[in-house]
Amino acid sequence: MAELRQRVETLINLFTIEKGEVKVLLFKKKDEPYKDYWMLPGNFLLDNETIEENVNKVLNEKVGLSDVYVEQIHTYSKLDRNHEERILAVSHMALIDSKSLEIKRELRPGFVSEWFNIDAIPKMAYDNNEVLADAINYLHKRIVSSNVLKGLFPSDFTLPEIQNIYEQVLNKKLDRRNFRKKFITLGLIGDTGYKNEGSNGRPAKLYRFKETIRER
Amino acid sequence: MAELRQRVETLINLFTIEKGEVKVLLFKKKDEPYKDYWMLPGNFLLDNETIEENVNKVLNEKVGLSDVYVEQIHTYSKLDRNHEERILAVSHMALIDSKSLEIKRELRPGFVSEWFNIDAIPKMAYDNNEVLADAINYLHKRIVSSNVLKGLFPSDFTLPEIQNIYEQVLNKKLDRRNFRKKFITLGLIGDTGYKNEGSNGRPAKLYRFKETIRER
DNA sequence: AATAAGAGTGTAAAAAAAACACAAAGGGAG
DNA sequence: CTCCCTTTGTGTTTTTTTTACACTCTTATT
Repeated sequence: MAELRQRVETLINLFTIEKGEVKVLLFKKKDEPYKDYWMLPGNFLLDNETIEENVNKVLNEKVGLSDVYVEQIHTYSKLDRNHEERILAVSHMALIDSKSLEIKRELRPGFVSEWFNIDAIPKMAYDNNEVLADAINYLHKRIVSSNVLKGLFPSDFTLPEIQNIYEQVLNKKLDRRNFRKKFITLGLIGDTGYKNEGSNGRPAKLYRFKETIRER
Repeated sequence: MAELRQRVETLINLFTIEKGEVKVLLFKKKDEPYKDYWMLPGNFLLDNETIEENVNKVLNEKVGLSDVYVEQIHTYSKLDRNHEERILAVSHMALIDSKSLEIKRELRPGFVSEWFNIDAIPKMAYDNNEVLADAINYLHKRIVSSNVLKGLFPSDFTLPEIQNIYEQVLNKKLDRRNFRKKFITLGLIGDTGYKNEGSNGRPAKLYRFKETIRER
């Protein structure tokens, strides 16, 4: 007889920028099946918490982060996506800036995790490769139609840095002048008056997101 | 002690065009609570079916339709969205053309259902008003970035008809010449050579969607 | 002082979107 | 049959947005 109740898990595609590259956080699976395979962080949903609460809990406990920007992407329900029993998965995109990340970096032992460049993803457990591919695709769509990037860049940044991220996510080269023009006339960022010293070449101006965020 | 398993229901926002207006199908609730309130069709998810199978089952059993265009929208999990116990809801947008609808119209007794104009939605049970509002908003987004409209117009149609639908969904007037130009140069539709006789004024040409559909 | 590396900047061409008004086809009334 | 009413069909101009493109400026290094 078919059951009315389901196991439900959340899955989190947590993206950040590290050394100018877009990365996603994966955890190593400790037990069989798929022992030592990489997987997306997540957890089973309890009946006394919302999906959003569960996601925040996971980010807190496994990654040591709070106040992360999160959007729900899709709910997966294929019967064989997990073995043994069917588990629904509610997939999310989460964005965190590298600065906040450094601070909280070494917390939460007991988990083996690693940041992977989004174009060098290993073979993962279950259907996680598919889920992550969908999430990267989702990020792709979101980045052009909204300023979700703020989640990745709360601290000061230079325009070449942010252009580089766009190029990675969109997977194509952009013209520097046109990018600049468009990005600045969006009115989302402001010049801080400071410069990014110490690196090679002419120092870049530092920008910062303005407070108000709104959808486009 | 918190439970690991969840009740999950699907909710379907089924849209169609009737007499040139965008409508959504609601059912009347038969029992308390919210007896006689309107609600979105849907059903509990069993552990031996996928969400997609469940949605198709509902469309079949409650509406008498198969091969409906469906997209998943969002999964809701607020603790109090239902009373008594928390029920997750996976919301969907479904589109059906009025022609297919007529054929299957009188099937499936035992349910009281009605098509409501999308700007005359009654007070509904639970959080269904919110869910439907999100779905209308989703349709709004989808209609501008894709030709999902094909789901609503498989039979022959005139350009004024389809423009009228755009105007309802986008909730603003469009210029006839510009709409025509854009829609035709999209290359999705073809002139049938026939005309829409019998109505008032100059008869409109009948168009038809070409076979291939692709995302934009 | 010369060089190398990368950042900053404006203008012209092309494409897309928006604004705009009148002629054509049919139905109905007289 | 003619006139009138209603609704469809059609092209051009203007504006806005997007794309293409090359040289100068600032700093660090030798």
